[in-house]
Amino acid sequence: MSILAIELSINEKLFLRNPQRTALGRKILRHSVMMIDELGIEQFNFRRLAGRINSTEASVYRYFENKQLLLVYLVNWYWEWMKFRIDMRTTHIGDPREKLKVAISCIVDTAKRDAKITFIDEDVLHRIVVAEGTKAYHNKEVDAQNKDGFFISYKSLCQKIADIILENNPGFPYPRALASNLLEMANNHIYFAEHLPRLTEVNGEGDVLKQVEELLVYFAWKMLFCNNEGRLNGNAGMP
Amino acid sequence: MSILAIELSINEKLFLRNPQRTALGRKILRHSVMMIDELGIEQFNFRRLAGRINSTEASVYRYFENKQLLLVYLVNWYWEWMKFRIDMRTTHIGDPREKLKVAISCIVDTAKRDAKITFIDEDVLHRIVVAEGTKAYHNKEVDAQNKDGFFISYKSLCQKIADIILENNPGFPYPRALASNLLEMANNHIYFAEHLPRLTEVNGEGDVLKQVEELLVYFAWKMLFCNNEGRLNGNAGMP
DNA sequence: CTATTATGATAGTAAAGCTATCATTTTTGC
DNA sequence: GCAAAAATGATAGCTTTACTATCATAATAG
Repeated sequence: MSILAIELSINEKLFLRNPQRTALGRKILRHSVMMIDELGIEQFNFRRLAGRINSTEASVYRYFENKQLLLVYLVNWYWEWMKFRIDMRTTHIGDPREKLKVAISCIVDTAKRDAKITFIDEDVLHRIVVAEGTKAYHNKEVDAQNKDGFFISYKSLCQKIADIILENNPGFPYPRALASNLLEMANNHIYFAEHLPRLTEVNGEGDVLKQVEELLVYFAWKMLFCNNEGRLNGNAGMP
Repeated sequence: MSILAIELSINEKLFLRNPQRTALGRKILRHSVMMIDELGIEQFNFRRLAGRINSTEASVYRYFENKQLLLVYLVNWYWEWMKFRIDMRTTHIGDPREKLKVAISCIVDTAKRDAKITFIDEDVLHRIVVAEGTKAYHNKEVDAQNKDGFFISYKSLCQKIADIILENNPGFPYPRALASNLLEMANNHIYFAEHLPRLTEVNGEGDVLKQVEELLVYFAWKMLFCNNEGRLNGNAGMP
């Protein structure tokens, strides 16, 4: 297996010219990640990016239609990378509970790719996903973009986690909701801990990622390995 | 108690001129809600809004600095309205479990205010919060805005729900995280059911709000009224 | 009924978000 | 190694957005 085999495959409709294949394309990816992290997606634009990489606006527009689609591209990259890591680290594990534990650790953490072949800083991309990720699908084009398969990566990532959830508790009625919730929760609580600390118990001063991982495991365990007293005292919420 | 007593108080730094106090201000609120719902926050702008209400861009700018702050204003309005409804419907309830049930119902639902005195359509505002709400705090100004108290309403809403959670289970270690998660989850799953149905078990065809309410109650009950088998088989996630 | 305040009308500026054209490199296929 | 094709750079321009300023008029409050 060559090292190129782990090149992440991204929906081709997201770009006009494949940015992974050319030096300028990789420069665009690399620096757009850094600039979106610095400026936020609203302040970021192709003119500034072109200036930074000593290229021109027109050249950037030859790769991506606009910054919104570039963001979707980057977020897809992140989802694909997470899927890949979960696969790598869980396929050899038999115990479903351990598998879920490892998956949750992948959700929160961002192992780096081989620095020699990567042109995106995964840690910085992770910060973007935490801060801007949901903007990828919170817009008026979501239905059209969904039809074009822009969110297949997210959905199959979610499905992968849902499958592990079902291995742990085959009767659990909300595997996909729990999976998507774990994914969203991870980003939210990292963000809250830093910016809106009263919305979480995760403490921004300590090791945030470790605490978020503990939080997710606590929630998932409660949901899945639980003899629910609630069923007895009042049937509310127990279908 | 006069009917004016339930006028919702919104942070004064969010506007230049109080839009609740003038006919034009109320027109701005009313129609911006409708237009943001129709166009999304990205396509919405003050020029279009001014055209729609037969006023001018300059006049709108006399009320709000920009559309981002207008969005924060509207979202604050929604949070304040939800807080008010939770108070109204839970203060007289003794049973904590029933209290939580009612709070969850308030989180998902959007009872209308008296049509005579309201100038915002709460159902439409609810759709905005579902689709655009998190953009109110996902931006580079979040820390500065948080210092100015723009998110006090959200935080105190979250605290109110966390208090009800603690009434139900005083030893629960993550009351604020669960509270914020219930709030975020409600919006997410309403949105997913409509646009990205593979991310949830909530079925977009049926009564979405009822299903989301059931989902939240199921999750909350599991978290709070649970004898956790997980503590015994493997200590993962049980601090 | 005048003094203040709110609105309208109009204009203008800087930046964002593109698109087009053509010259110049760089790459590819033979 | 060379011709054809493709990618990039340089430049220009256009439309829209996001504001700000000014002044006249309308509404209102004391």
